[in-house]
Amino acid sequence: MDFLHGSALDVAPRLLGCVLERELDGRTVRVRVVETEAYDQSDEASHSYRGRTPRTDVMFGPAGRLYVYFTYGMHYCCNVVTGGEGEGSAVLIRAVEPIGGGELLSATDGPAKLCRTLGIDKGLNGHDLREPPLKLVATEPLPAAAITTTTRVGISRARDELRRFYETGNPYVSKK
DNA sequence: AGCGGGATTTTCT
DNA sequence: GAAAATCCCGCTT
Repeated sequence: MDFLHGSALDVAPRLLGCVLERELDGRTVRVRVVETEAYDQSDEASHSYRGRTPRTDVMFGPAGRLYVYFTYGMHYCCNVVTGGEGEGSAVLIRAVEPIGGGELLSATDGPAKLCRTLGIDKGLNGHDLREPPLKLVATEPLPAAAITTTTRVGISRARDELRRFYETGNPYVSKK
């Protein structure tokens, strides 16, 4: 997973199509990443924008870790940390597509919903994605023609930045 | 079908 | 004290 060391903007589109293996209730659930968003320290909307805090500490750590944050009092969202130590960049996983045994899953079409469905909570914050119970498996990058780049949703700052990426036409992408 | 409020943690002004 | 990388449910058109 060497590509994780690039900037969040480079990593976000390459993460599309990659597979997450989540061990839940004694079974392994696999999902494909179909929608991502890039965040880095120069981004006004990023948690790392105003510097390192206890909450964003993981974002400034080594690439390949999981950054989980709690928001709006009820929801968790998960990110893959990218870049090097101290960079404060990460890619938000916005939507995934269930594959192999994922029929039991539903509602994976939003950052908070997919975390709830996969049982991701604060206990997995800082988790190394090379280890169970949650592994990131790299795949061949999607062809550029299959990737749509657009603006972000649900934020008020830096709305015009083209930092959101998703697989064109995939039904599991959070709706427009 | 569409709008509006609520839940409730962490951080910043 | 208020807003935030959100979603769900209930009430109104």
